[in-house]
Parts: sequence; C-alpha cells; structure tokens
Amino acid sequence: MEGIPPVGSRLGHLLKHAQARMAALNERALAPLGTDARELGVLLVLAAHEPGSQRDAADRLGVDRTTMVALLDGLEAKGVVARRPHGADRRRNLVELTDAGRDLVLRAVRASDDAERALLAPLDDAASGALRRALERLATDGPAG
Amino acid sequence: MEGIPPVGSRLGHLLKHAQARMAALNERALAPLGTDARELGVLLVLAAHEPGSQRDAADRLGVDRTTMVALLDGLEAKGVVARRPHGADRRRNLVELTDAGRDLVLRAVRASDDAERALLAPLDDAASGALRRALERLATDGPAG
DNA sequence: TATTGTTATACTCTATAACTATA
DNA sequence: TATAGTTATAGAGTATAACAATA
Repeated sequence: MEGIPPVGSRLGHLLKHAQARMAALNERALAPLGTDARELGVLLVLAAHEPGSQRDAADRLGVDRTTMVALLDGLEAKGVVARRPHGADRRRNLVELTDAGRDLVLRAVRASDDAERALLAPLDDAASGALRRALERLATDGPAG
Repeated sequence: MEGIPPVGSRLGHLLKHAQARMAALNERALAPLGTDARELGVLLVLAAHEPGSQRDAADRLGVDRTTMVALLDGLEAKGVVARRPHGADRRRNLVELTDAGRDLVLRAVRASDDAERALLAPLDDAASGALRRALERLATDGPAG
C-alpha cells in the first residue's frame, strides 16, 4: 500500500521498544545488586523525600498506593527501608531508608547510569541531550490525560 | 541525600511514562475506529509485506508467534484481515488485508498521527525531530540484548 | 465522610510448553 | 528433526473493590 508508514516509524512503537531495551539493560545492571528498576524508583523517591508516607511515595512515583505496599514489603524484607508510625496521624506509616538502603541507592544509581550510557551509546552527546530534554519536557508539560 | 538524582531524571522512568502517555493517546484516538495500537501495528506490517506468513508478521512486529495468533483472530473476526492457505507450504497461512482492512489502516494511521501530534505538542519542530531521530537510531543501532 | 494502609481479586499483556500437521 | 500454527497455561505488573483503623 502507498502512503502507509512503516510500523518502525510510529512513535508508540519506538517508545515501546526503547523502554523495553532500557528495562532490559537496567535489569542486567541491577540484578547483581539484588534489586531492579522499580525498587530503585522507590529508593530514589525516598532519598529525595524522607521520611514520608507511603501515599506520598506512591504519588511521587506515579503508582497506586496498593502497588507501593508490595514494593515496600520487598524493600523492607531486604532491610533497605523501614516503616515506623507517624506520630501525629496514626493512619500513616513514615517510610525511610536504612543505612543499608542509603548504601544500596548509591551503588544502584551508578549501575543504572552505566545502563543508561549503554542505551545511549549509538547517540552522540548532542543527540543524547536532545532526547533527554525532549522526554523531560513531555513529562512536565504533557497532555493532561 | 546528596548526589542522588531525582527519579524524574532517570531515562527508564522518562521512557516508561512517555510510552504510557503515547499509549493512552493512541487508545483514545483509535477506539472510535474499533481498534487499538497493537492491532494497528499488525495492519501496518501487513500493509508493507502482504501477503506473508504469520511468522513473518510476528518477527517484523517483534512479538511471539503465539501472540500473533490472538491478534489475527481478533482482526479476522472484524473482517479486516484474511488467512488463506500457502500453496507451496501447507504448514503456513498467508495473511493479507481485506478491502475493509485497507480502509481501516488508512483511517487508523490518520487518527494515530493526531495522537502523536498531541504527545509532541509541548515540543517545537526541532525538538520533535530530534526525539524521533534519536529513538529511530536506538531502534536501529541499539545494543544487541 | 474521607483517608491510609492492607488484602484479595481480577485484568492485561506476553511468553513458555506441548500438540498437530506438515516439511 | 525442524518449523508453522494452535491451544493451554503461567507469569509479571498493575489496578479495583472491600475492609479496618483513624481522622
């Protein structure tokens, strides 16, 4: 057929495969540390906003609060985060990194940086920067839905 | 913590959310046509390489051949693709678009183009082009795994 | 009444394994 | 032996609904 673009030129297809490749690289980079990209996301949120409620962390990460329960269960079992009661509001947990968690997040970020460099290897610095800036702009100013 | 990047700056996070947003926009754009982005992917592959075996289509789309069975079942039920026997190799099906399928792919591409424009609205033409070229480069020259 | 954390459940997407028929 | 299509099944990831405790 004429005038029909190849599937490989569709933005949805390109984003899906770029994301899948990044996920695979992160998995390989983080597995030796006993963690993965989703857990690293939680650790980064906690490192930036600590201590905070589970709900705060879920909102910042963009996941449901029921998803956060399971993520924190896993991280707590590894001893890298701790829950403690919120003094003023007893419905809430305060969540924070342990010393082991602080150590892990440092090492995990370095490993994930390597994975990002591997993904971006085909691009020069200008193209890498443009890609990152464009994606950040979409995340910030994107359509409401 | 110091020296720890915000989760919103991680490439994995940015790609995941850009992909999710593109998927949501495609879903809204394609639902009135009774289809979705995955089906459009199949239709685009067929429009470019028709007729071909299910296995060929699966490889080109980057999905498992068992996934392609279900996708084609749905498209065949809608009357937009047809399977017929391969003359020379009776293990294979030849898959092709019907007239209704050719009509649908034309309309679906236009709808999906609108969705892509909506995603890229925050970017100027230079930034949109840079994003698209970078993603295409990653898809072409990306790391083997 | 509304919110936090929790559990149970269901849904989507996809892959793996096993089967049939062909080659 | 290997491959195409099919089916059944299982897994990952996530959301929805319902509940208890608390505000």
